[in-house]
Amino acid sequence: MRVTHLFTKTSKSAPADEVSKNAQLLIRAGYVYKEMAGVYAYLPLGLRVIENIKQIVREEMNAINSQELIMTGLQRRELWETTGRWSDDVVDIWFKSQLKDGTDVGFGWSHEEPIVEMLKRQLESYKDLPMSVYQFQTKLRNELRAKSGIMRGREFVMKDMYSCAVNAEQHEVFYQATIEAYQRVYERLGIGDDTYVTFASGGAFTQFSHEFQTICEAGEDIIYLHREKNIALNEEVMDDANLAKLGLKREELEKVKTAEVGNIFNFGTQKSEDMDFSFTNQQGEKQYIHLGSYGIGITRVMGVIAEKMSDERGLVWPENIAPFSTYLATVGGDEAVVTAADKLYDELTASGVEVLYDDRNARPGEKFADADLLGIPHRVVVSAKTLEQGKYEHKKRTESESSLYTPEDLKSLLTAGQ
RNA sequence: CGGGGUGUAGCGCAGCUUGGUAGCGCGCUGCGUUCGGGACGCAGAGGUCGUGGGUUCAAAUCCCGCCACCCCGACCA
Repeated sequence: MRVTHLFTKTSKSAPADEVSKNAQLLIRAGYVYKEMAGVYAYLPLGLRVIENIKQIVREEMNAINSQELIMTGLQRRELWETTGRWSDDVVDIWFKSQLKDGTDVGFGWSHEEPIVEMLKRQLESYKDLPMSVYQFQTKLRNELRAKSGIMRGREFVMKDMYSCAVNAEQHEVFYQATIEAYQRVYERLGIGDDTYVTFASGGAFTQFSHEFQTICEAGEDIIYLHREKNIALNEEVMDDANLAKLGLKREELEKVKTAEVGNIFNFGTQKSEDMDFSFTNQQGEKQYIHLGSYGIGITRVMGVIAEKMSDERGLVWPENIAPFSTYLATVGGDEAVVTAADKLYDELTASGVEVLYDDRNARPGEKFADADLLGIPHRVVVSAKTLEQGKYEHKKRTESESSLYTPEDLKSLLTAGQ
């Protein structure tokens, strides 16, 4: 992609009403556009980040044999009435509307009930189990107050996954596999070291649920962390009884602010019973399905990474999710420089390097400032100075010193991670 | 939903107290000089001052309603 073809522009200042760091940086760099409070559009650069995050999640969910699908945004009232969750007194974040004929419909804030209803038509026998499905969906939630930029919006992208099992034991196998898959996801997203599996309130079926909490100043949760044992408790379940159960001492725990980047629930058979979701077992008897639900907030993860991985110059994307791996900039407008940079752009692109090529007739300072603000991991400069030596300059976003490389060495450097 | 705050050019702001021709910086357009960390000169374009009403000879400015946005709190299965 050439910068002259990219329609978004960078800005030196952020809108005054954006206070959160993630929104300020993402808006200044042209990744997102704010439509209204808590509702953000993802522009070309932002979309590339979203897609990169989704792809990592997709690969890991596929690896544990979950199957991707996509449900609908409009949902039926009757489905939610079977579990008592159509009521605004029970779920206070519904967006609701009506069809022309007066039929009530809801806009999906979750897809648990519709997924179960759909699966009822597909799963009949113990031979069909275990199984799991997932999707990336835009969730609509009528939050009383949006805040923290893209970390808590009224419209956001979530990966939600559901598992079905014949019994608790079978459920547990998938549940554990998911915990490990999630850990690989956060590792690959570059926040593995700061993300902790956290015991949280579990609901009716289990003592605890598990949340994935990432240390982040802009987060909304407080957890108590035991780094050596790699155990954490959400503040909401922090009491002496639970500490004893987990074999922890209060004084060994560190209190940290975190953002919830994922959660997993065991539903037991409650929802299956409510919705009559059953299978026939080996004895020919009807049995209720054990359900699990597993979420990762895709856009929230992007916000958390923007918050954590940034400095005074701008964003600092991990290579795995950066919209482009390399920012190629010309310095000076000599024909030789432009010719060489064009050629390098073509060659790198041909060998699979995702290059954002700053071909503008702009001063160097502006190009460097943009490369930093956008947070592209590698920066390559072509100038008369570098060409004299038959080399190109390379610098990582995280480093302050640049080095010169021959075209061959540069190419192998930039293709190394592929 | 309770409390607080803010709406003036694409963005950041001044002007409002004390009513009297709407300003500055960035960005944008043209020309020229520049060119390794957001250059400079000259010439331009761009705003029914969030919105509706009221007071007044006259409202960005005073009064009332509404809308939007931000922050704190509550909420977040």
